[in-house]
Amino acid sequence: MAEPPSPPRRTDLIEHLARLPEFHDLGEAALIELAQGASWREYVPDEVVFLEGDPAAGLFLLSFGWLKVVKGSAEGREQVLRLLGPGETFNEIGAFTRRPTPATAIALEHAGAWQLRQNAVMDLARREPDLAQRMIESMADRIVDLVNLVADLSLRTVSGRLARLLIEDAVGDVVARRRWETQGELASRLGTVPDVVQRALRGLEAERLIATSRQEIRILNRAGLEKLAQ
Amino acid sequence: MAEPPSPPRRTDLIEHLARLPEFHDLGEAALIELAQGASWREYVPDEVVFLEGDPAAGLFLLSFGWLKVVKGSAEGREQVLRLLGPGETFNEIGAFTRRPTPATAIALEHAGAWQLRQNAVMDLARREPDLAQRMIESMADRIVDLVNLVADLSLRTVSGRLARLLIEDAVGDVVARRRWETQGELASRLGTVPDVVQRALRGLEAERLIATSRQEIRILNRAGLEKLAQ
DNA sequence: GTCTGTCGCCGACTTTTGTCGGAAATGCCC
DNA sequence: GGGCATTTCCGACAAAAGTCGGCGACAGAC
Repeated sequence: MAEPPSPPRRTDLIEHLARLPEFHDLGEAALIELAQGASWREYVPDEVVFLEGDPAAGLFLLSFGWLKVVKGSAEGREQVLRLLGPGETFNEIGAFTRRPTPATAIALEHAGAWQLRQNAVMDLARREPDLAQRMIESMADRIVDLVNLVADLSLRTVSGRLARLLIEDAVGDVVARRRWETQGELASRLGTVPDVVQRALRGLEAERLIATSRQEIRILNRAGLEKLAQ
Repeated sequence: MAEPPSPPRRTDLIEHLARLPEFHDLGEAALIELAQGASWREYVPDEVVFLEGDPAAGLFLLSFGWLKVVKGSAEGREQVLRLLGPGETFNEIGAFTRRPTPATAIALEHAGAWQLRQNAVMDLARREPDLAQRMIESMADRIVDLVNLVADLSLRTVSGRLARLLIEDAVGDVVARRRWETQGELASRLGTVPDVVQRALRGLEAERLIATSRQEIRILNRAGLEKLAQ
């Protein structure tokens, strides 16, 4: 996990912005404008970044660490909507509209993020059609992801979803497990509970589709997995 | 169901556009520009408007009739993502990006829609920041709806989802049923199968929360329903 | 009016998912 | 290295969801 370059300066933010595709060809002046009034904040594991219903304004820019965006139930279960890694932006809803955030963001590990002022982003997008177009594209990506998540939850079994997740997350044939990627977290991503995940894992293992060890899951039979995942 | 004013003219489209909040204060010239090259099409029940994966470009404007936007599974089940009635716009993804549509749109009854040219919309949005902002807002609405759908599917039982749907759809205390609103369609909206919907309905009826008849469902105990719906 | 296909209804059954109690294994802190 | 908390694992069970066959009611077509 990349550690922060200690309390970052505004110039770090500007460099950071320049590297993001969303703000790529925006010109120095625009970047400086964006950085105006931005605030830096670090989070400890399990700390809430913003809560569902909050009027959390402004665009967030995750600098280091990992977060999850979740929706919780009354009984304490939660569904992960999105995992966020270094370099990703989030809170599009709160950034470009006055609507309250529909979900909660929580730190999975020590993390640091910039929060750009809502007006800075909206005003700039108003003057830079290219930027507005990028925002629209990133919202389109959110929509596509959510549509796929809905289809997964509604039309596939837990094993099928797990198979898809493994295929998606695999680098080569191995899915590395970070420290916080417990079966519980996996269950939240799949929309189920830890016990069921464990059974599903053992099921796939019994069919020799995967091999699990403590730090990683190895795909043994990709074709078989893909069939399960449809 | 409002019938079409017979083969509509382009001026009808312009009037129609002027009435939509998205295009409200756009000025005559802009509306005429939007209408340029727009095409009109009518659909028979069950006809596919566009298919998942299509490069369906341009913004659609439903003039009369109802459509559903769905995601289908290999086994023939389908999940409704959105119901569309007269006056609504759809295909935001295909309209504002080059991505293929993530879902399929199907006519539920005889329907008619305008399809605006993608370039007409995108070019105008580029010059009119207010329009771009509206597009962003409507995508934000899509996201919020999808997030809620995910939470429903993942965290609530079928009865809970049904209770929510009834509360949402009720006008006063009655949920009117259109001809095409069969238990099968209801099941697709709830992410389940007809038999389960029927059981759930009978269950709610047994608890005296609702009363069902052929053309409508009447809410008898709103508080009780809301408790079920959390 | 009759016919026919769809829809709704029902009971019995299977499969999937979720729950519970508790035992092992592991990682982490001191 | 010992001790504690978390995670994993497991079997048995409970609940929810899905499947199946069949029957009856209804709406629309002719």
